[in-house]
Amino acid sequence: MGASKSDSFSEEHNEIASLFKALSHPARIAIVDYLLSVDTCICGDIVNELPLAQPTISQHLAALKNANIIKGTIEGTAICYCINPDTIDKIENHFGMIRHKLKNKCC
Amino acid sequence: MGASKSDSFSEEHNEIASLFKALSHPARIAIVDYLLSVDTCICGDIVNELPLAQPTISQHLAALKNANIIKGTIEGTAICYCINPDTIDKIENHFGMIRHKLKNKCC
DNA sequence: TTTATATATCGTAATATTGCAATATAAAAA
DNA sequence: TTTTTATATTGCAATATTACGATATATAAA
Repeated sequence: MGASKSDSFSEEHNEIASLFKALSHPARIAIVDYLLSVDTCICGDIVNELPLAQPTISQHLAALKNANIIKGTIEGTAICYCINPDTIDKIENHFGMIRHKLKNKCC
Repeated sequence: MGASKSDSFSEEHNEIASLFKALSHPARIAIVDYLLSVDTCICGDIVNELPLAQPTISQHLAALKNANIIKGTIEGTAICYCINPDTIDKIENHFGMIRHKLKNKCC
């Protein structure tokens, strides 16, 4: 054993956990933060911005893209990454649900 | 190499990534969901609720407690776990920041 | 005190993640 | 076509996570 027993949990629980997993590394948080800080949807100078090698950044970008947290569009040789607001909405809605359920509770 | 280069990232990025990491497993999402669904802050029958062995649940609870997502108070031999609203706030605020920065953008 | 109940910790096997050098791919520029 | 530039993929070593049986701990009940 050692693998996550995903099959034992609901589709919804697995899906929201995947979203959080995509955001569970400081490099990926830094990438999201960087994408939010540039006004033009500037491409892969994320590599120059972060202290990680190009293949590592590429891996992290793939993880974020795979979770639909960012989108990439091809512009010549470069790729233009930006945040996918729909996925941010999805996560926010989850917390809205939590907040709502918390209202009828104490501790 | 293989370890996460936490030292290379800001305190804030590491902190928010840790919060997401604590929520990055379906069992832990299920635990949070369960704690939200019971009205009394009922203790460790989470073990009966989820398809995982008691030590595994205990480990997941420790991860959530360590991230301050849940709090546990001792009640006799049992321990009463519940959500820590302050940490939910912290995560929500992070998304508030993202939402705010997204407003001045397109893609 | 002895026994039962609830939770935590230890040890360890299976698996997943992280990071990077080397290399591949693919479009743009020369 | 050749070269340059931007990004992705492969392969692999280091490390982290997940899961659980066995065991420890600690309070409650008998």
